[in-house]
Order: sequence, then structure tokens, then C-alpha cells
Amino acid sequence: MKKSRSTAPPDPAGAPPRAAERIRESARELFYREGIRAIGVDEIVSRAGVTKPSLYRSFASKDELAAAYLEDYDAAFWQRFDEGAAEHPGDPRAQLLVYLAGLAQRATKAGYRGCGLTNAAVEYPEPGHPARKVAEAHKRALRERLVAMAKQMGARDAQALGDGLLLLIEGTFASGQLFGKGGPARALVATAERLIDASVAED
Amino acid sequence: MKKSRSTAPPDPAGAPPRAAERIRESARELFYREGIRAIGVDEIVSRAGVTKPSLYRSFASKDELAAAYLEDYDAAFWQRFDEGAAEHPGDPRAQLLVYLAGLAQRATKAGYRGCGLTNAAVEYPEPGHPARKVAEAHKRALRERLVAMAKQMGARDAQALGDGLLLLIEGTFASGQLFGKGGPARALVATAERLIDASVAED
DNA sequence: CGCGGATGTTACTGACCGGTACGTACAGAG
DNA sequence: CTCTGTACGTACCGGTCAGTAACATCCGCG
Repeated sequence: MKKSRSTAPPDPAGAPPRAAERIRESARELFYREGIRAIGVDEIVSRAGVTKPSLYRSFASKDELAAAYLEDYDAAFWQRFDEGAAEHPGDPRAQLLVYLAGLAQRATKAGYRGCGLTNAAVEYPEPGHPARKVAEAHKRALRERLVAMAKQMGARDAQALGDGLLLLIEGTFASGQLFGKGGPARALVATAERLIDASVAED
Repeated sequence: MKKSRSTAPPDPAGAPPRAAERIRESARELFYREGIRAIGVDEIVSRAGVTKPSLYRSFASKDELAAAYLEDYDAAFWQRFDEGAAEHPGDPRAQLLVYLAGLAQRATKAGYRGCGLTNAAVEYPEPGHPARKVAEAHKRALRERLVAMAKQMGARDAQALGDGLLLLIEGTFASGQLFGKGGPARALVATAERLIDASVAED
């Protein structure tokens, strides 16, 4: 029974599902759900339906695979962040609140696992680690983006408002996976609104 | 069992530094600094100057040792939280801000590692894990405490203010270890003040 | 057909993991 | 002095980890 033969889908657009791609997919699911340190490479390749040498032909090490997973995560984050913003062109306050509303909804569901990038930084405190470098770069970019939006909103102190919003977002990532359903993340939008309003008001 | 007096240790006072205590100490340092999954039991006992069987005479497993470490961490947290509160009896706003100011200072130093309890929950997403149970119980208690303080402050919606403050605190834990020195945690106190003021104002 | 690149197969390494069977040093009781 | 309980160390277990070597197979292309 060569079942693996029949399970292979007829690749539609000429591009066959490369082994590296399947590995990235299963790494993304398993690393995010269980944590990077908790998942061995054998589990990843077995879920991807490939073998270990295929993994090491595309990735130099497990650490580099973790970094690749985080780069995928980073791209997916910005896509979600921006697609909400597109609904309200020129209105940074509304743009941010759309993202926050979606985040709050996800973070108050059971089984929520927070931000893969933040989680990776928790798992790898060592400064030079490939995974941590990706996570830190992402968070720096997010901070800059939030400060820029705060400035567009007309905040008296854009840095302070941007940082305050970042604290709320990271707090949602963390408490979402600590409390699950009905957690404090349900207060996210109202808290952000209150904070923004108090930060752009006239002196 | 007859009058088993021999079960009690012979010298209750002036007890020598027992192996279990030294293990707890080194577990606390290593687990917090490097992460629980990153540290093997060999490293703990070698740092404690004892041997592995001594560990397993006092703790049923590494997971139980991790839970014990988190219980110590929980006790230390509340001691720090309460000792700041003692400076301002009857003034919950000032009590909270004292704690937040200290937290912000710690979280903006290089090498900050966040909250050991939150980190443990990130490392162990599995619901029934001993370490996770301690972490979740701690966070539930913290949430209740913050909501109670919000009520004392006269917030219109004490649950919302308490949850908002929890988001800020967790966000500080996370972003402190992501950004290190000069991170967004420096905005913590001002943000909290703004949020509290906006939550207790008259309608 | 033959070539070459990508993948699978099998088996292996050395290090490390959490955990344990068993021997030993010492203190108090008789 | 022996008996006994306790606290500790020595040496080891089976399993899992990340990573690799050697070789077989598939498949598209010329």
C-alpha cells in the first residue's frame, strides 16, 4: 500500500509542494501551539510527511528553522495589522481600534497562545539567538509603528502614547493565554480608547 | 504508628542549610534567568552543591520542583507588592503607583527577564501542568486584587479598570524583556495615572 | 535513453535528558 | 559496642535530543 503516493495532491499550478514549504507549515503550527523548545525536529518532519535530512537540506539547524518560523509569523502579523487599517484610510485611531478589537476577540478565546514572537523571546533569553533576533526586530518595528500612529492622532506625547498602547497589546498577548475565555483582554478596546482620548485632549 | 516522635527533625532551631533549601535557591536563580525548559536537573544540583538523588528525595519530579519555584516566586511577588502598599495606608491609588514605579524601574534595565510566573505559563501551555497551575492561580489572585483596588479608587467600572491595569502590568513584564533598557515600560506610570484618572472621573 | 537535482530510507552518533538502584557516612538509643 | 533510621553520594538506566553519513529512488528535461 503506497498510500503516500495517493495522498500526494495533483499540484495545480505547476509548483509542487516543496518539502521545505511543508516543513515551514508544520513548524509554524507546532512551534506556535506547543512552544519551540517543547517540539523536537522529529515531530516536525513526521507531521510534514518528510524526513529529517530534508529539513537539514533547507535549514542549517533547528534554531534557524525557528527563526524562519518567526519570519513567517512576522509577515502574517503585519498583513493582519494592515488589512484592518485599510478599512479606515487616514484615520489612525480607527485603524488601530479595528486591530485591537480583533485581537481582543482572539485573546479571549480558550486555547489562545499569545504572540509567537513574544513567546519565542521568553523561551530564548540569550541575546544572540537567531529566534530572539527576529523577535526583537519585530517588536522594535511595532513600537515605531505605534508611535507614528500616535503622532498622527495628534498626541501631546506620541512616544508615551505609543508605548502605552504597546504595553496594552503585549499585556493582551500574555494575559490572553493565562486567562483564556473571559480574561482581562476584553477590556482592551475600552482601555485603549480611554488612553487615547486622555492623550490627545487639549491641555 | 506509635508515638512516632522520630519523624520530627531533631533540631528545629538552628537547622543547617538542608539540601532541599539549597536546591530551591539554585532552581529559583536558574529557572528564572534561563527558563525552566532550558535548565536540566544536573545543572541545578551541581550549582546547589548536592546530587540528583537529593533533589528527588524532596521533589517528586522536575515539574514539581518547577511548581515549588513558582510558589516561592509568588510569595516574593506579594511581599514586594504589599510592602509598597504599606507606605500609603488607605490610598489604593498611591499604593498601586508605588508598585508600578518600582516595576517600571526594574523592567527598563538591561537583562530584565519579566515575570517568572508568566514566563512559566508561556513555556508550559498544557492545561494541567503543575507549574502552569501555580501561575494561573497567581494571576487570578492578582486580577482580583487589582479589581478590588479599582473599586476602592471609586472607578465607575472597577472590573474594566482592574483589567486595564493588569494589561499594563503584563505588558511591562513582556516588553521589559524584549526591549531592555529604554523600553516602553518607562511609560508605565504615566499611562496608569492617565487611565485611572479617566476611569474615576465624573460622568 | 541518460543526466542531475530533489527527495526518501536507514542507520547511526554523541550528548544530554529525567529518574533510580544501591552503597555509605553519621547520629542517637539500647 | 551494635542496632537503626536518616541523609547523602556513586554509578548507572533507558530514552530522547539535534544532527549526519551513505545510499536509493523519483522525476523532469534534453
